[in-house]
Amino acid sequence: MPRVSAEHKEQRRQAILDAAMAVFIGKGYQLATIDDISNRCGLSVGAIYRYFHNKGEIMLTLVEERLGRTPELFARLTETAGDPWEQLVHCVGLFTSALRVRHPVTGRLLLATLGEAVQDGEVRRGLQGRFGALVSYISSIIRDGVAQGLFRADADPAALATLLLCTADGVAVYWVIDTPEVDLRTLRTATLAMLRAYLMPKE
Amino acid sequence: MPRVSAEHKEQRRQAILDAAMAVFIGKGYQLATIDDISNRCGLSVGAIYRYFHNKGEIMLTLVEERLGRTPELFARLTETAGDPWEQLVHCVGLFTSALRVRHPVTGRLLLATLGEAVQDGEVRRGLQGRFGALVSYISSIIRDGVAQGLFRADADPAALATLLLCTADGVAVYWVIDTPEVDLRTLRTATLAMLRAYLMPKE
Amino acid sequence: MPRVSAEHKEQRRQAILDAAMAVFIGKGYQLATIDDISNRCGLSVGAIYRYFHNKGEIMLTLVEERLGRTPELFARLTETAGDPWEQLVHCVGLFTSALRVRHPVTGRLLLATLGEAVQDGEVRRGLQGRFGALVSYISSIIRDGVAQGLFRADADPAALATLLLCTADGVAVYWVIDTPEVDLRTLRTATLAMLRAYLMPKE
Amino acid sequence: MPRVSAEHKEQRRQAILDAAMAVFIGKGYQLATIDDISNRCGLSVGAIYRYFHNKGEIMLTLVEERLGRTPELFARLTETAGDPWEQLVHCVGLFTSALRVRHPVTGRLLLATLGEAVQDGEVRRGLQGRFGALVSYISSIIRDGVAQGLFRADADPAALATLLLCTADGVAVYWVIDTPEVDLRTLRTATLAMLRAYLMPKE
DNA sequence: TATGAATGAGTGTTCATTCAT
DNA sequence: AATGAATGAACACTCATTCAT
Repeated sequence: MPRVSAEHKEQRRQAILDAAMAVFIGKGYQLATIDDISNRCGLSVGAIYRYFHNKGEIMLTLVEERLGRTPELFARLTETAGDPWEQLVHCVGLFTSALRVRHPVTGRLLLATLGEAVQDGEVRRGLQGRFGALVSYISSIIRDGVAQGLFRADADPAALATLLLCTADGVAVYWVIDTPEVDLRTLRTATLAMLRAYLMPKE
Repeated sequence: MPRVSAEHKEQRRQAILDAAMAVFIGKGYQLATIDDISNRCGLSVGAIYRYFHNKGEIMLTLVEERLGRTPELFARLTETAGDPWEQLVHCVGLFTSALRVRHPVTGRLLLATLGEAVQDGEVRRGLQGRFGALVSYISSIIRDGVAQGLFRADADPAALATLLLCTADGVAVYWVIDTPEVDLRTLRTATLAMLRAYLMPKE
Repeated sequence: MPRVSAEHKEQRRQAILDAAMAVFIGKGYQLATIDDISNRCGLSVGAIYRYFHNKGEIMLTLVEERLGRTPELFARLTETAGDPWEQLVHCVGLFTSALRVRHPVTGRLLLATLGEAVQDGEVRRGLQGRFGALVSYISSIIRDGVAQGLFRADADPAALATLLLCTADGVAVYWVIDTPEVDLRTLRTATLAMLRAYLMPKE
Repeated sequence: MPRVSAEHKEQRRQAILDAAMAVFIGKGYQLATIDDISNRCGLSVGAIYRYFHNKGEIMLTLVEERLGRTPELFARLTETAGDPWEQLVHCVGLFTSALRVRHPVTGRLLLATLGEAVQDGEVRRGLQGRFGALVSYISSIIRDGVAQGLFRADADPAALATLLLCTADGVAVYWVIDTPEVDLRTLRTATLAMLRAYLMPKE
């Protein structure tokens, strides 16, 4: 018989993750202290350790639960779209403007995380998993388009999907550090123009 | 004997930067210690502080002198190529295989640096400068192509250049963390195919 | 229903003491946590604090109720023996083999406790009381033997008893830390041989 | 070319060990903090870590360098004595009064250490080594006595030596915690009386 | 100029104890 | 009475930086 309801515990857990995300984004994982997180979420230091075994686990959980769920989110948000091309357009839209409007911190978390991925195998695997799942989803869209004769027959779905994601996250990374050349709207237009020119040349 | 001394000093400075780069790449900036750098370059801790005022300055110098000089390097290596398209092909080649063969660590340094850029304004400005210079260089190639009637007239050189660089560094970042989908050769081919389809549709 | 409740309480109290003893023996008093004890006895942390005011009190209770009762136990187990010499033999037997067979953990508890006795006056007094009571009991056996003309007339009962106990606990301590030279059977034989040679020289 | 002489370093090391010994004796190993040691020896916390990798290593060094050298010290101090019996007398004297006059803290360190030996294998091995070396030395004295026909022929040198040491440290332990019955002079007399009665019964 | 010993503030983590439920 | 979540002070250990030699 838990004295505290399971929902309550989950709320606390999410509060810690929210606080940690904010702090990691603000100063990076290494510079963030448990005290920072504690102050931000209002729980004591000790309480945080009842929810996560150590600092690394907090980061890892963020990678898995926040970044890692992007692929599902993606699929849910784009499957309503019409033909493969419209789905692709929708995806690119999510990458640029929409994703940042709905989840404006994810881009920053991605960057804070990428830096750790070099040293931390688990974080790395978490990011690779996310990447792989997104590639797989977008590949399938392209494959559909090819199968339907909508896209050029010699297109390599996996390579295109990978390229698209690298572009998306490359844009995200430079956008996060306020690079003046990086204007999301312009880049979305350019990306779509190139995709269309390649995939649907006749049109 | 100022001459010998000055050369000597510069050698030492470069030795420190080399060591720091290796260490930053290996464990990230925050986890790297001055002791690590000292051990690697053979100079004492105190000596390092005669060349750089603090740890941050070492990082910043790396950003400026190593990453920051990429644009010049780029220009030098590609201006020998023929028409704009060939220059573009050359650039993409440098981004993917060639850059990593000649300067295999730059990609990793970029990632180690990006993470710090969020918090550190100077590092951020360093990276922005590098990005801007590269964009500017590649823009000019595209602009030449348009002017020569080789590329489509309505191409937006700046947007395309920005996109290309975001893609390049996005690829670099995921390549650095060993993402299995990221194969440099395949991605280079796909990038060029899309560029060509967009810029030179008739062909 | 005070009767049932009181029994129940005492059962719980003993369960806590059992658990604490096991834990203290396993990792020492300082390293043992209330959580360890809680896990082992199945009571919650909070419940333990309803039986004992703090961690120190648990230790102290163990010293008083478990170690401190050794003298009574001793008296009960040896008074059935025959003449003083046989009683002494019985005592030495209890010190070495028998004590460890019947109460194998007491030796370890003694050691876990001795370390704390230096800093904690109450624990110290508990151990001193136990020691004094045992000395007093064994002294009386020797005194009887002297009075009966069985043991040499000039024997100092208190000194011999003290010495015997120091030996016994010295052996216990080194036995507890697995000292290879310490073989209980051999040492018992040697102890008895010396005692006999001293107390009953003619024989 | 060390900036600081080797002797100076060794002095500092010994200062840390002195301070640690005092602190460990005063509050036990677990309760002693690095800050305590730092305050007592006047070196900063960080400096201590240049001489010892961690707290445990300080303890272990004490066991090895202070307690562990007891056997050599013993041999040196007693080999000048005459026949085996006189050497034994000398040893017992060292165990009781003399040892405590010359090295009054060793007994307390022994106790502080014994408690840790249960959990810490290295400390345990250190103490076992000390014990074994002392047993070996005293055994050899007894063996000599037997060989010279001075001691009874059926004496078991190893068992007697082990017993003697257990007694000695048992006495030390109870003396350290101020047990009122434990008077070193009286116990020494009693020990020698028993030894003589056993080893040299004719006399 | 170079060295590396010393400093000491700062960090992740633990755990005895409390108290709302 | 019992629970176990929460508290927060305390501690081992690290590391950027300084400075005597």
